[in-house]
Amino acid sequence: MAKHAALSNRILRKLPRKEFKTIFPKLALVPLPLHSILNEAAKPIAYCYFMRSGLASILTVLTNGKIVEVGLTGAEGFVGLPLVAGLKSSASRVIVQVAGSAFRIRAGDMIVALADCPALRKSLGQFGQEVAVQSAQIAACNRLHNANQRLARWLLMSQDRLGGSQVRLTQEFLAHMLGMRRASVTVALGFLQKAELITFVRGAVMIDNRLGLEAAACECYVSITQQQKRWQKESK
Amino acid sequence: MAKHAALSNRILRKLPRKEFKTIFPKLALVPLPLHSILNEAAKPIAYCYFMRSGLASILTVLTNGKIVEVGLTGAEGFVGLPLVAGLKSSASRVIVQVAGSAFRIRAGDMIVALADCPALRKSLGQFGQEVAVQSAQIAACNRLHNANQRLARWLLMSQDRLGGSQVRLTQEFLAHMLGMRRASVTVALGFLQKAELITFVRGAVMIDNRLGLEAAACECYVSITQQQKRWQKESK
DNA sequence: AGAGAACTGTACGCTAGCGTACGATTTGGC
DNA sequence: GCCAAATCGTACGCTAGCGTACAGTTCTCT
Repeated sequence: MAKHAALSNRILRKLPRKEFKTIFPKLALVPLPLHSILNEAAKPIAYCYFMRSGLASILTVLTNGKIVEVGLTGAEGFVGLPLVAGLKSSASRVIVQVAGSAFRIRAGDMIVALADCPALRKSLGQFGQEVAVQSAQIAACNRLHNANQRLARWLLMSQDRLGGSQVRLTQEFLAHMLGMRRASVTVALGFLQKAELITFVRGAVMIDNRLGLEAAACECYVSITQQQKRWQKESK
Repeated sequence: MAKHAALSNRILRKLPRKEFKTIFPKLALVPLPLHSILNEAAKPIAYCYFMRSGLASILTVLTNGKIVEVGLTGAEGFVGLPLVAGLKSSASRVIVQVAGSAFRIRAGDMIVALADCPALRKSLGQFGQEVAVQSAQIAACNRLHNANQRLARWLLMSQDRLGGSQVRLTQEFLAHMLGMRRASVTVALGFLQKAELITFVRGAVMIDNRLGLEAAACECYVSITQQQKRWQKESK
């Protein structure tokens, strides 16, 4: 049962049996309520999370309180990366964007487990690079691409990580994620809906035409996806 | 002599003697000519570099050829991070922005060395996190801050990594780094010069008033710097 | 010294997106 | 069922920065 549940996280799933046995007793299956904060910027990391479902956003927090999303992770991901590098505090805030569940582990236990689990270290190191690539591409995207393109990219990335064709969130939240006005989100959503790529209602967006949406998005979506695929091949 | 030269790189300097002896025979001291490419996006990593001097930019390359800088490293840095995570190709282009020198190591030798050197792995893992933080902050910066602020930030970051008060580069290159028009750079430089923070001539920028420049820059400069300091304390 | 190339200053029209605001609609709690 | 709160649609003036263009200046090479 337990093992089976763990399979829903990509990193745990790839772990050799021996390492899995080492770490599994320390894992606690917990729900991830909407908008809960998993790690806070500049604060010590208390717990790490192997995501099972839902969606977590990695945010850079500015001193005026504004936030910008710099990465996105679903059931393929892990929260608490700095710990893997021997660091104790998080540089970014990680919040739950779509509720789900995760295996949680105490920071202390994680450090012990890492010492004994080379495959886990490698896997997480690789995942860290994937997240870094996301940030890098988003940095370029934020500089060069317009609101419609960025919104389309975001919807595609979140659909990849969630599965299903519906994403439940408000325009207000989307605005925060994309670092634009709530009013701009309304307009951009309207643009995509007029093009018959999505439909949206209060609190949710449905993706109707995925291929069309990919065409409407900037190249950044494809770049991130392809880079991750390239690396996944290399790591075998 | 050799050991002494290696001390100019922060990562090598911190290495325990034993690991240093393991890796040192594989290092070759090479010059870093201006604009040379150290790693290319989506290409296999042939060599890694422990920087001794100069400045290297980490770039995200878009399909239309446009480039945006997502990170910056000087004598504190290492080029070839994906290799540390067991990956073989680079996601970004790394170019020499200000000429200098580095210790170069073949990818194959690096992989072998990494297997034997836990302290090196840890050090590079931490440096990888630092680079990731840069990308993340720059992603937010690119979305929310204006040209003058971003230029000021860039000048401060490069001065930190270079030492000295002069940075030698053309406006054209600055424009590429910051993802703006060359004409916009002229205007922004003019703004900072009028405020008596810098002076610039053809091919070079002099920093006259560092504190003033910090005030003119966005918070991102301080954020990145502080986060790195925080982590450096934690890692002792 | 002279020619060509590289680099810089400035200008002009244009537009995406901002800040702000306000009313309409929907939802959830009592 | 009703009210307050949350969410959404839309509008208006404004500005930073874009694309482009061109001429002036400085460097480099022969």
